[in-house]
Amino acid sequence: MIAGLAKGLRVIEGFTADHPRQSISDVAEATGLDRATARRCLLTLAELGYAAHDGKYFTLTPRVLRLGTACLATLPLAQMVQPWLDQLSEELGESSSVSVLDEGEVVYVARAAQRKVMSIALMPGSRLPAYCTSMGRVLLAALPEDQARARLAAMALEARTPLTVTDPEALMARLSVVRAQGYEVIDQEVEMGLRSIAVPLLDAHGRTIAALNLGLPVRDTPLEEIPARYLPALERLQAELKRVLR
Amino acid sequence: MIAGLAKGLRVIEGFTADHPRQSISDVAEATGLDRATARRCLLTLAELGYAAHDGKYFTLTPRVLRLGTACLATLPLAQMVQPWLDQLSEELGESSSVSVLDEGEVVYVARAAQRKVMSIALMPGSRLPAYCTSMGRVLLAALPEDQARARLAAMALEARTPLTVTDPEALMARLSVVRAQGYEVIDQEVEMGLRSIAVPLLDAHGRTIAALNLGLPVRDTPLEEIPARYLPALERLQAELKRVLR
DNA sequence: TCCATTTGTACGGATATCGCACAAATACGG
DNA sequence: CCGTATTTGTGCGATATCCGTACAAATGGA
Repeated sequence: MIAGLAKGLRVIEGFTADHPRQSISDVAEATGLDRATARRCLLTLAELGYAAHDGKYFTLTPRVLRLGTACLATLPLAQMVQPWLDQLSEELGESSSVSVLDEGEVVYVARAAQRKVMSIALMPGSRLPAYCTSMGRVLLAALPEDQARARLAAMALEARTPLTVTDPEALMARLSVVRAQGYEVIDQEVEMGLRSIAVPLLDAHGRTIAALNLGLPVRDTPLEEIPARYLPALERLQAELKRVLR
Repeated sequence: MIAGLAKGLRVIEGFTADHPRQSISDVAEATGLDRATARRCLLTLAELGYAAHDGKYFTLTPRVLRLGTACLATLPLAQMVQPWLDQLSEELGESSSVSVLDEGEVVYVARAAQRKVMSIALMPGSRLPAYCTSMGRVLLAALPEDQARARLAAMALEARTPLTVTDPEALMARLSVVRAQGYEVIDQEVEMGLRSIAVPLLDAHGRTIAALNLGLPVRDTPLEEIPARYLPALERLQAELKRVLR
């Protein structure tokens, strides 16, 4: 375990949307590192071109994006599914996305936006909590029960809308249903006015490696008709991709 | 300079689209690090959850994206311009983007896609060479001449299409024109069938901090009519943003 | 203006890291 | 099938690196 690397990465992650510009002391407090250590990390990052400092405050530079995007490109999944996603979106007239699980969050790896229904713009790299999203539920359902429970326990289950399910046991029960039926429908648990339906994407061995979903404005379809109307297209794509995903 | 951090970041950057799965020795060769060092870095990254290894090969995990997106979110620019970009795209019926310069490449920080004209999907974090893109030219033109020349000299000027300008002096001359007229129009230098027009985004002090562009399919508008038709909207947005960008 | 508090920087001691060297495994040709 | 050549994985000592303290500088409040 090479400590300096761990510290540096913690420092980078310490730069969030809320704290884009931080002094050495800010970073030290945010990361729990000693001020002297934080300083060395920041100076190193600056020297390598990952950070810039205007005397007092440090900022990350676009160069940091090389780190993440190298990984996005690394995911053969993203490039592989994009054309299918585009076609699916066009065919159904709704936005579709593919995501993977990272701890308790879903990370969008590919997306074909059809129209704007959400207040926040989702794009590759965006994150949403797993417990209240259709793709998140599908991905959690693919884990062994104890692992799924652990991930739910590790994060704040917040009621984002009046409809959000936040009780851990209720969520676990829901995961059983998802596991059995092979898909999940979410009704306005992330944001009012937005529903979604998701299915897992399986590789050739049948292991869940990602999730595929459609975002559906409430007015488009009555809740109970959603599976009948959209599931066939999703499952068709699921089957096609199952053959090509390694 | 904290060496371990520098090594680790080099290792992460070593994972490209071409080399998504690498053994310890692969990484050692790609980065120029000692095998033992590469091993320590990879094991550390794995322990921290940034990498996964299946016995022999290492892969980056989606967690690495946190680093990049931390930076994207860090750019207040991205969130700030997104609504304007959406509106602009809708109004004109064309894709618009905002990017910043990193070395010799433009990095997309926000984008509103209207239709698919490019073979490659652009998204926040995507990169294109500066010398052959309208935003790249605009951003290079904002640098002192010697710096612009240095950046051109530092990278391979490849003819991506028959129309791509690759002569450094011709490019420098073009930058002068861009500097004088305040915008740039590119005719199929990145990809056949695609034109684009870009203007700089200025902060309140008049410094160029990013570039704004429109991607235009060739059939939409004759080349010579592009400025008259699209420049007013771009410059209006440029002026509006100038007041709000710090 | 002065004091209190916070912030940034230098230095020596301790320790974790580096890269060598060796061992194990694989590949290949005779 | 065996021996050689090449690649890969890992332990260990020397050494360069990093940690935390202590001090200086700057800020802010009274």
